[in-house]
Amino acid sequence: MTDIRQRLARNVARLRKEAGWSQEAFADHAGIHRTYISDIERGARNPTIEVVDRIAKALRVKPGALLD
Amino acid sequence: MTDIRQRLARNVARLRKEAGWSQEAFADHAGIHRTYISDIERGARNPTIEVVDRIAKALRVKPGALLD
DNA sequence: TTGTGACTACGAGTCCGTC
DNA sequence: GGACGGACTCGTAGTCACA
Repeated sequence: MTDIRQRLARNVARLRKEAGWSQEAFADHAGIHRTYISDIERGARNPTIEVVDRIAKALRVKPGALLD
Repeated sequence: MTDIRQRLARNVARLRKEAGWSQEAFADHAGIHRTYISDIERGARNPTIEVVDRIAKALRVKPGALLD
């Protein structure tokens, strides 16, 4: 149910850290608000695929890689 | 921008047909409204990841496979 | 540097139809 | 069977102040 959110949360947090970004620096880079990234990394939001796509582009991965 | 919608649209339509479902039968099976499936297959909507997850489960594929 | 509650505007998601 | 429209509810997008 919400486990898709948790998978997204873990993948974003992991890949962001691997790339050496803080949440704030990454948020700027992705063109998304800082607190929104925070919410996503906690699984507190149910974002749309367009938001996932923007995050994926900022992380240079395929959008599907964030959900699996 | 909307190409993520088009990728989802094509993948859902293709996999649904391969499974031999009509839009309506598939919508019932996935627990989503029939008009919403129609909209998604036309790239007219920007669904949330929870909807993508429900569609993926109904198609027995990974959610990521619908976005790539 | 990140978490969290609260807020408004707008779009996700549902349901009624018709073609 | 599927595209498309109108109308509706409620949740998401996006932001802020503060912890």
